Amino acid sequence: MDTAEPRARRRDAAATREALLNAARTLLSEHGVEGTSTRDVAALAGVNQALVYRYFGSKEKLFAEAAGRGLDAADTMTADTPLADLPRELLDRALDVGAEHPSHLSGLVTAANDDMIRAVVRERIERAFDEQLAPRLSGADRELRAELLAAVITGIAVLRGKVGTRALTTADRDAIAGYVDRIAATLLH
Amino acid sequence: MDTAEPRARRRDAAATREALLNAARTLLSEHGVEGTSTRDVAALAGVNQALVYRYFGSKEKLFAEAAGRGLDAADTMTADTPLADLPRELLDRALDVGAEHPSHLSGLVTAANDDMIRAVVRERIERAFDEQLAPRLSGADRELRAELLAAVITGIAVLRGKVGTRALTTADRDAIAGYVDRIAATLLH
DNA sequence: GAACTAAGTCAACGAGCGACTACTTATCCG
DNA sequence: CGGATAAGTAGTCGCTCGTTGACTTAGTTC
Repeated sequence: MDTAEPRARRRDAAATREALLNAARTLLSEHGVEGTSTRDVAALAGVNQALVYRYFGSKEKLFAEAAGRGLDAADTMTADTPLADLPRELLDRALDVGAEHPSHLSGLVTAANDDMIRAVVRERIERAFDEQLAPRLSGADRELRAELLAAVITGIAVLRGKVGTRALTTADRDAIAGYVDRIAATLLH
Repeated sequence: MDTAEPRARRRDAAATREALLNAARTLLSEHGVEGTSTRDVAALAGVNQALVYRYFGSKEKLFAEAAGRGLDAADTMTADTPLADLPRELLDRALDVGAEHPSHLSGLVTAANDDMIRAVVRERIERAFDEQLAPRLSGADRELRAELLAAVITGIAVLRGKVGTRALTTADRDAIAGYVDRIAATLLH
């Protein structure tokens, strides 16, 4: 909707590249790599299909770059957010409160049947949770406990944002956050 | 590997149908619906591609039936297993201890960018957790708490079985189960 | 305003896809 | 044994895919 400007844009390489990336992100989350054609992406971006190859070289490189976008936020959060606030902030982010792109995390996870997407997601999760959150914890199994927090957030994001099971979909975010806080209390210390 | 018998099978409609379903299940978990062709399925099953249409009518119907397989076990578990044992049993099932098909749950979840798969998964999860587990709980938010348990199991299955983050992949199952039990204690009562 | 370059367009290719049909072969019943 | 019927095969249709290269147009520089 907002990625396809009504052709008002003048010749602008950077803007065209960005429009392709945004369109790729949206369609990647909705239909995965194999389920999205370069023609679909170009159409949503309001751009000629051949420009995918001018700016990215291949479909795979376009999606690899698109997948990386939006997971950057987790990095700064796991590094800086006070442990007591972290579960709620991760949850808000995963549930995309007011984000421009709907449910990027759940979209990426359901796109993880593609090798390249899988690699991007793994790398980002390990960086945020193993390398930044785990060292802030104390006690045994620090990396495992950090990844278990990631798993909880991921599971909720997927069931609510993608699968759409009824209780998680209709529950308000505060109710979910209450339980997540109690779960996280058994993992973060 | 084991779904493609070395052509020893005699003419047997039921066995051919079953071989197609098993092959479809494996490839669905690995590459999703759009990432798998009917020719791929037939080749893995050791069977002619046209038989997909003889026995299932369409690619979509084949995958719909294949997706349903293997989620049946959750049904009986959420109905009958003592609450104290349930988390461990769900986890074992999700992590596929000695199962013939690797990680079916995580495979199905990552195939959930397809509408039809999404519907099958949602229906199965709601049946097992909302309709069978939730009524066995007491207190507020019974369905939400039941679905949160599903989310935890799902998240772990996806990160360990599909994304492959390092701590969850290398941790032994007992260590994970210990934390899952403590998490579940905040949800099941 | 002409020359140059960057941005965007167009049409086509080979390959693979889902789907279908007409044909051949094995198996079983009388 | 011999025909009927179910099981399996081979080939093909129309279409979409990713990718490419030759082309046109817009914007900038002298």
